[in-house]
Amino acid sequence: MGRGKIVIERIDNSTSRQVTFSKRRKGLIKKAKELAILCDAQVGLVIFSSTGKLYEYASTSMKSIIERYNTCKEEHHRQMNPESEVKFWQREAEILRQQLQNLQENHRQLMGEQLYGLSVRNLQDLENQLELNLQGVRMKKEQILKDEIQELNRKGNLIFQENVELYKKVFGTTDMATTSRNAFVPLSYGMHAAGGNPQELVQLQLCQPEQEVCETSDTATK
Amino acid sequence: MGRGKIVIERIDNSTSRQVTFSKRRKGLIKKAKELAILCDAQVGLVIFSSTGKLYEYASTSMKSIIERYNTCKEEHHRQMNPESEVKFWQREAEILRQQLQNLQENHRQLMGEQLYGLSVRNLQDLENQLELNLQGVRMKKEQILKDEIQELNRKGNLIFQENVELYKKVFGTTDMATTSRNAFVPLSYGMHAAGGNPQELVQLQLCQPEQEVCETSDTATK
DNA sequence: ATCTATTCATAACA
DNA sequence: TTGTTATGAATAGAT
Repeated sequence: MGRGKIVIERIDNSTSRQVTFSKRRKGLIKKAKELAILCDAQVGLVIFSSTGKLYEYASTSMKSIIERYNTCKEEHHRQMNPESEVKFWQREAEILRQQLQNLQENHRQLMGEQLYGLSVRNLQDLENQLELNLQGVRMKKEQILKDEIQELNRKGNLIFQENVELYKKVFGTTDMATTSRNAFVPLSYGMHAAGGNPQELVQLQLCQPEQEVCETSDTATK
Repeated sequence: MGRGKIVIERIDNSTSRQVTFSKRRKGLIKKAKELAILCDAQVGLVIFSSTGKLYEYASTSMKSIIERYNTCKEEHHRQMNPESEVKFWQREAEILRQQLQNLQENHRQLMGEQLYGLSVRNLQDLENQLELNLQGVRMKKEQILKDEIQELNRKGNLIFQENVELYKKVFGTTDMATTSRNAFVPLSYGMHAAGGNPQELVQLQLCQPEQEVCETSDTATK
């Protein structure tokens, strides 16, 4: 990935070596960061230049990473012993216990409790999560309300049509003057075309943008 | 450097995250090796996957690298001359200033606007204002939906009653067998008592707790 | 440091 | 998991 291919061996020229070190060190640390973020991994990187200068990157804290590393290594050592199986399962239990604790803490935080000591980043993630949950609940609610209105419209129309038929039988005419004040006109969520009542057309227009307003607000909240 | 550009943030899909982890881990370790060889550097790399598995690379031995790292850090601590304290606090102030800027930017993003020159306090006030606006919009929407359903119920009931009267005139009886399949029964948001249909009672119970859920989420989001 | 021509790493797909 | 391929990234060498 340069003007020419290179073989991976020590660069003899001191200047070139320094330049390459600067460039590749930067790239390496960038990639270490990306790995930690993309894959939710804990990464520790220590680099000593040939001149002895220290460069480092740690996704959490170098101290915690080194400690975890040492713990892992000790465990690995003991795996060779005849007694190691007990230790292994003790360790396994400890990990599971830890995961359980994390999950419990997470749950409490989702419930809006135990928010002390959370970083802005953590709170931001929590807020986003809750926002998503909220969205799911709202979508479910919208669906139920829409279905309900549609059902009401359906029933209303059926009865209205029956009504018309009955009028014909009673008065032998299609004149609906007496009952038209109660004409059943589907509103915004209805599936059937709306009637000619101006007042209801206004309602129709008032209602339709609602969902957009809601979604716009949701977006702005994020 | 793939079929598409990606943003560096945690990969939600677990499978994708695992695949990416494998590939990038391999790439990262390769580059660490190359840096060590090309530039004659001492490199230590520790990676814990999100599942807790350890991967490592060390150009010499991890033990020696960690020891050298600790030595370096101790030295750094001991270098605290009376004069260097000024430098220390200057650096500290710089870090805090950076954090402050990040926080401000975060808030701007929250509102989706470029709000240069505003203090944290002002941005906080704006956020609260937005929250209130959002709440108002939501309440307004709820009200409209409820009113709409109520109005549908009212009309439905009027027409149904008219229907009953017309039946009496046509058949001279109150027997509604023919039309009862279309009986107009108010659903969850109706003001009138619900009919005896068990299915609709279930709907009533499904609908009512919703608003509570919604408000609870709202509260937690704040 | 900055600028490209190249090679390299890898995201999406199979 | 493993491999393939189209593309975006990293970077070697030059300036």
